[in-house]
Amino acid sequence: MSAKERPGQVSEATTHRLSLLLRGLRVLDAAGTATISSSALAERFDLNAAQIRKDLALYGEFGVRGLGYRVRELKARLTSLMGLDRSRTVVIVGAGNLGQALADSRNFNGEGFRVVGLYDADGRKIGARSRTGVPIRDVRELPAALAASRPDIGVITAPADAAPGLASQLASAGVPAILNFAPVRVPPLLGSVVKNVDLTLFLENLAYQLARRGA
Amino acid sequence: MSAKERPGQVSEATTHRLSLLLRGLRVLDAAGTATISSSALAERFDLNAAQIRKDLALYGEFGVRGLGYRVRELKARLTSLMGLDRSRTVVIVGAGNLGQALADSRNFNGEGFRVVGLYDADGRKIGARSRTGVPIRDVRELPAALAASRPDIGVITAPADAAPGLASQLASAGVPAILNFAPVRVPPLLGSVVKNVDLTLFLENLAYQLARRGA
DNA sequence: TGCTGTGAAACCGTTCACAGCT
DNA sequence: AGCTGTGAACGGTTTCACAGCA
Repeated sequence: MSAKERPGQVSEATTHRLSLLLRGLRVLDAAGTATISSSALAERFDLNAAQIRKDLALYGEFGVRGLGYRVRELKARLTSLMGLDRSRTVVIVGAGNLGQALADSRNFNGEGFRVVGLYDADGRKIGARSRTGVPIRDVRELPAALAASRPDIGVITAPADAAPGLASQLASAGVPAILNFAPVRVPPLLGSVVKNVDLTLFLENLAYQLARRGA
Repeated sequence: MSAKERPGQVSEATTHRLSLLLRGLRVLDAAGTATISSSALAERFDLNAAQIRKDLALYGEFGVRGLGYRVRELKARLTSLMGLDRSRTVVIVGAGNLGQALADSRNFNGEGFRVVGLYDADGRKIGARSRTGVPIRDVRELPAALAASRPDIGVITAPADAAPGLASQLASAGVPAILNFAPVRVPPLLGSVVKNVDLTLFLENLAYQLARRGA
């Protein structure tokens, strides 16, 4: 079967594994490994060989039977497939600890992402800068900034009560993807893709597991 | 069927929904609502009624047929079930932006959690304090501190290369739960529960979705 | 022979729909 | 009558196992 460029719906689990796989391929490529089999990949990066093959099969045929995958080539194709071959601009709304942390973080700056704005509503923060020098601007300037710079991704690190309003502000300004860290579920809005990441849930999950194991 | 106190394995999806449900119950209780049906709960908090009932059924019978659930009582039972009726001590290893952000955050301090230590390997940070005043200590003091204070949860916010070593340090010191934010998968270790939260994956997932929708 | 790509089977979580308690 | 608790149906994802190509 030949390459399908547009798989219908791909699960989040799959895209997460592809990210992990790509990360692994970067390591292998840097180490000069030319080809590798799915089972070697699986062993090395703690995945499942059949699953790697299935995940990749969603997008076409990437391997060579009897040989495996060409590392350099697969890395390049995955990078493009994941949309990491171009740099995405990111606006962060909420310059609390987490917002500033993300603004400064390597994750949100190297490798395909670039923070182009950091906003807050607190007058005392406005005008200040994060540790690495990202200026904190007034959230009231956000609409104008969105219209002017059309960022790819909006990250919400504001308090829960502000989050829904900010999300719809981002969505209606045409920001196509929203990553929400506030502890409120923001529904997909106006065709924007929304991903909710509620850190409290992970922490409470651990508390739960501790309780289940006694003490 | 009567109450099962020990369901075998409960999915993460379930515990996340229970956290969300508990959050909702706190709101209802604060508002003075005495009883509520699963369908009203579902509507109000964007869940599914059958699923709420199924989730709760894992732990016993909580409702009253024909009436629904008594808010106050369910809240109390869920709080205890999730292990949130006692305060868990948290140690954070890695005082970068994210580590400090978590150390200061409401999530990691109110409602059942308390940060009791923040460690780093960088001599320039040691001795400093986070914004809210949590002192940053030398990671070399960590083993002694773990032995002395026996924290419930260890949070890793260190760079990827340091994470595995820190995880095994925590695990072998008997820290029963580990929350790892470093972009390396830490396997369950020495009977410790490990939860990996890789923020990069969420961001890359959005990049992927942007790429899939053209541009 | 060695490994991919992929149907088929197993597994798991969600949704449906209703029996039965209040 | 109303709503829970739950068996049964469903849908999706993971794993197995092998046909077929290099």
